[in-house]
Amino acid sequence: MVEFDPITEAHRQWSARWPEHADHMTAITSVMRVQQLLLARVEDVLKPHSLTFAAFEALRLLAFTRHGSLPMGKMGERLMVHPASVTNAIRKLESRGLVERRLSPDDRRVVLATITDDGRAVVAEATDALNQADFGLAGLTREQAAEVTVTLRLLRTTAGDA
Amino acid sequence: MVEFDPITEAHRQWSARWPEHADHMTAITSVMRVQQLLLARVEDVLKPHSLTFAAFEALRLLAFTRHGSLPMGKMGERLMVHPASVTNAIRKLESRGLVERRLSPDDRRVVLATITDDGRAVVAEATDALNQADFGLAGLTREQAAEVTVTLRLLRTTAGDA
DNA sequence: TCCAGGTCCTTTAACGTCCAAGTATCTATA
DNA sequence: TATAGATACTTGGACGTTAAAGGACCTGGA
Repeated sequence: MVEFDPITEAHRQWSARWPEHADHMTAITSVMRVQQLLLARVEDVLKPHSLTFAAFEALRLLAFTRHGSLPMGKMGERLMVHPASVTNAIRKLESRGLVERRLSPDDRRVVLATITDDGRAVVAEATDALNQADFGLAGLTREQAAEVTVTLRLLRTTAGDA
Repeated sequence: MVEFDPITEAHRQWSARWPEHADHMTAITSVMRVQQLLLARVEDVLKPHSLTFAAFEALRLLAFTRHGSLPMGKMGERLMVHPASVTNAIRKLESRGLVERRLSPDDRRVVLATITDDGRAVVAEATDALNQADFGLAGLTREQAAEVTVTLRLLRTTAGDA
């Protein structure tokens, strides 16, 4: 099946020149490539629901909360993205009526994003679709998926997460 | 050190509702997050050299070739990105004099990107910097880095790579 | 009371990625 | 030889991300 794997080739090139760094280089390249592939897969599943993965995550997060509402800043923390990304995502969702924005009565600097009934319906369908597709990882057993998470947690902590 | 890990929390939320899909969801989320972290690390190292990771990869690829030159299309294959991304990357490198573009004498549809002496100098320095920083993975042994690659290769093939 | 400093969010600007459409060029076939 | 179909690349648009700067709003100490 595999005729030529660019990542394997890159490792070969690197090994010939800087053998002691080839493994680290290849690990990075693998992460980048896997992310690219999986994002494409997930977005394919989401496309019929007119959601990007970023939009899905924002909606999913709100639906998980007790009152379907969260301050923008909190969303950024939970989604681990820049505040500007939250603004961007919520603006689009709001324009589609899937989310509403209002100022917090307690602190008027704070913007509360609240999922609407339409938003709940959309995210429920999208969630089912992703679950059915196993998030694009239908080829993996639960154990294998869990192993990926464990391996990457080592990488996350090494790279400064949490 | 770890007070609250959004990925662990997301897994908890998912497990409470769709336990049979939580591991796959978490694997995806982990990949996305790790990519984000590592890209940021690598770009920090590259910033003093005024290169993005995409620009570095393009330059590095050209420097590896026999004549320092490759058709745009081939670059897209090797870098595993869309042709438009190659156009984009090469345009910026060309404007900085790190790469030159010329039409192939054999097939005038083909654009050959060629690294310049300046380009070679820049990529050599950037490569040293990345190697010294172990690509942002200084905390990992070579064995651990290799393990990441192996685990992700399973994921790549599952997701349709190669 | 008042103001300096911190916090919350938005805006703007760079960058990267992809898709879809358009142009130029080659190639195989009628 | 002419032409329809493939290929190679670029362009323009949509989307995501971050950094930096600005406006509005708290808050605590003088």
